[in-house]
Amino acid sequence: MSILVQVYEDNPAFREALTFLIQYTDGFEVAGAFGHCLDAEKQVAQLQPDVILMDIDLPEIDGIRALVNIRQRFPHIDVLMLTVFDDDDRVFESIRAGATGYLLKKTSPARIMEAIREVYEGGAPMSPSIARRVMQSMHRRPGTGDLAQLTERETEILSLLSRGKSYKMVASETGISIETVRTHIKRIYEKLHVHSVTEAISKYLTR
Amino acid sequence: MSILVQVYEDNPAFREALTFLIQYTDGFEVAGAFGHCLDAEKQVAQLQPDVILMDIDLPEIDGIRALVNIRQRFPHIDVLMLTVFDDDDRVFESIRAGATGYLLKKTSPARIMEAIREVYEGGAPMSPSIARRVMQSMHRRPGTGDLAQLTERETEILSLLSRGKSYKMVASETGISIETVRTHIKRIYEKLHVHSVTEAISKYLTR
DNA sequence: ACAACAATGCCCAGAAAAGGGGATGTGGAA
DNA sequence: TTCCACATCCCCTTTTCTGGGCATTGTTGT
Repeated sequence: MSILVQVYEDNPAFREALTFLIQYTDGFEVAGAFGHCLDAEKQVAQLQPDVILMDIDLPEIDGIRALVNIRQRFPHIDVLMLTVFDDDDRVFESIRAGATGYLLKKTSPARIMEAIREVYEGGAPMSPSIARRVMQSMHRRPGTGDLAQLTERETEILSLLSRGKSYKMVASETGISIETVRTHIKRIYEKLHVHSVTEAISKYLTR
Repeated sequence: MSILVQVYEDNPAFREALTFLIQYTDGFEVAGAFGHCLDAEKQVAQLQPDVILMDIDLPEIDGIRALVNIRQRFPHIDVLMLTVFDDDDRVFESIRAGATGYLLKKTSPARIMEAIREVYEGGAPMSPSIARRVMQSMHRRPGTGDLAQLTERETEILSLLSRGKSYKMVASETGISIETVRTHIKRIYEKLHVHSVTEAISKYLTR
């Protein structure tokens, strides 16, 4: 069984090159190749590809919007973005919208094919510079500073508060009195330099 | 100039195999290879490697803790995790702690060397299954459900609250009366099925 | 042994938020 | 046109938080 690939790319030359590359590589097959994604949902429903290669800068409907629609209706179909854009906005919008991978167009044909296979096999290929930025976006801000000073108990309580618990609930869930909860929270406020639960939570969740 | 690699790996056989592999690959050099990271900071300071390969399950000091210390003192030095663990806890803890890449030990020698180079050149290599999980962690929850029902104004207010603002501050920043803020918040509570700011924020920030 | 810290508990006064009403104006959909 | 969602504003009561102070019990490091 070949991996069925569907292509959305408005540049005819690049689209045909991709089609050619996929069609003539063992183990791959082109389900369809289109220059816009106005009818993407219908096409995907009909062709049932394994992997979709999606450009972003498409006429009429932007590739990210198409991605959203496709992922909503066909969550099992993987979409690999293949575009020239490496600005944070479009990269992270794509990923948040459900892209399975993100390749820049400068990627070599061999690597593109490898990436398609990687997607099919459960991976998430990214161009190195993209991967690095994704990674960095997940790094804890070094300015964790204040948070690090919290004791275990304080962290535990802050965590409960961040899940929406009230003082009462925290008290009963931790098995301590509400007054003690208050004392811990006071210390948390001092250490984080804040004056309310919401501020503390905000620092905690967005560190 | 070769890429200077430092290795932390407690299994002697694997450590030596890595050392051998690196030392005898063109363009790479071993700065040092150690079985524990008690003196990691000192060693890193002395040897000034370009890339560090770090195991997690080390005696005395856990590799993630070492990673934290190293990244704190030497933010410019990249650390590539190389471990058997693929559980979410350790993977995401490592990444949040500042890992530049994350490879599973089953990775082929060739791919390991490629990954080191990739790190050196500004990438962030990950084993496919890891990359996929990182990707998924960044996907927008499709079950945004309740959040989607909020109007623009409500979302704006919730966003301000999530940054730790009080009712008063929200009122003055949006230019509306505090009573109106309250009304919006009441609606938000209804729509999100919550009864406090903290709960609402929690739903908002962790969607 | 003592200092420093963590965790536990309590009281009081005042501020802030929640829960329950009711009211007005605007603009779009049925 | 009528209805409804949205945004705006006000009042009253009860509950919850905040800020300040104070005390006891362990543990840890010097």
